[in-house]
Amino acid sequence: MARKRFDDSNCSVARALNEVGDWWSLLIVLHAMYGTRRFVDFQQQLGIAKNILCDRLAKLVDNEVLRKVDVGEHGSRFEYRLTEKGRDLFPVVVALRQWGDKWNPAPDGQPLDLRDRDTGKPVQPVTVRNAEGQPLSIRDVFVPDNAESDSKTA
Amino acid sequence: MARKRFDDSNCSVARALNEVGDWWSLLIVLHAMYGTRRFVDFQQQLGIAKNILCDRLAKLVDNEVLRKVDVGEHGSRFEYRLTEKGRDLFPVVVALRQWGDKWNPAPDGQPLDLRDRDTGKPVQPVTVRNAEGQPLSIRDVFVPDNAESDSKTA
DNA sequence: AAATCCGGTTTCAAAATGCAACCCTATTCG
DNA sequence: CGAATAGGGTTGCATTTTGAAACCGGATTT
Repeated sequence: MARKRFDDSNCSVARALNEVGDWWSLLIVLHAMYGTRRFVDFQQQLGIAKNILCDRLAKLVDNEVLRKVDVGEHGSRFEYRLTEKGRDLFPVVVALRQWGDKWNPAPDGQPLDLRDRDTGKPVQPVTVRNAEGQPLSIRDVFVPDNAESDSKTA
Repeated sequence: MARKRFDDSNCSVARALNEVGDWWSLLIVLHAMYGTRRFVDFQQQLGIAKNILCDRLAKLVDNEVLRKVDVGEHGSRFEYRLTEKGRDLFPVVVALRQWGDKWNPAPDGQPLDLRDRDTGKPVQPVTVRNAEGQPLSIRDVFVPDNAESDSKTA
């Protein structure tokens, strides 16, 4: 038996990982965010096997992270585009990327340089913030008792 | 051949996924954030096979996300504690959790209720922000040309 | 002294993965 | 027009991973 599933788990992290938690899905979403839309382009940029890419794209479409759009004027040419649900993974991807840049900097040392289109200035590190907008570390937060049952379950 | 690796990739998301991108690692980190420290507790809470748990804990320790602390007054009792690197995954985990809550709400509908220890108020949704602190969507940002080579590579 | 807990390791069947080869439908090239 | 090529897959097969359960050895409990 391989690969456990968490579809029915009452932990939302587990359910989220079920959709984008394997080795490829989040990288596909990342590349989609950078503009990739075509099967061949994903395949070449990621160096992923075609059957696996097929499978992942289908699952992402099933989970409504991507939408498969027929752009063939005559029939068989497709694009995979992010849905709103997919675009909503933006903070997750950026947070993960910043974490990777901070703790495992690239050999050639190019951290993520993501900038505000309006001001041209780099974005801030993604953080958890309280109602007033102040950054919080894990030590600054707690889970109320009545939600505890949820928090501890896989 | 199974499971591709990205240790040497110059994409920081790929490198990050290499450390916490499998089905279990991020869930282990999540539970560690909620206070779990012992082998048996992880095992029971996650319902993970012992050999896999062993392997994942060892890898997380190797990657310095966790620290294995000998708490046996007489020898063989251990705790796995988050390092700073591990705690730094906090925004990633919270962002993922909020995404899961938003797009795949639990059947019994209990979203993450994480609160500021000082004020008792719920934390904000995690977002990417510009230098002024305004939330940005993916359409509001761009990657400067000289960083493009990095952004497109798996 | 026996039972139990903790933290593992070993064994083995059932998936998941990667590669290469093949397929069918356009479209492009000569 | 016919042949070659590109896009988007599917199929087979060998290699890995995974999960369940059995086993293990040192502490601790009873």
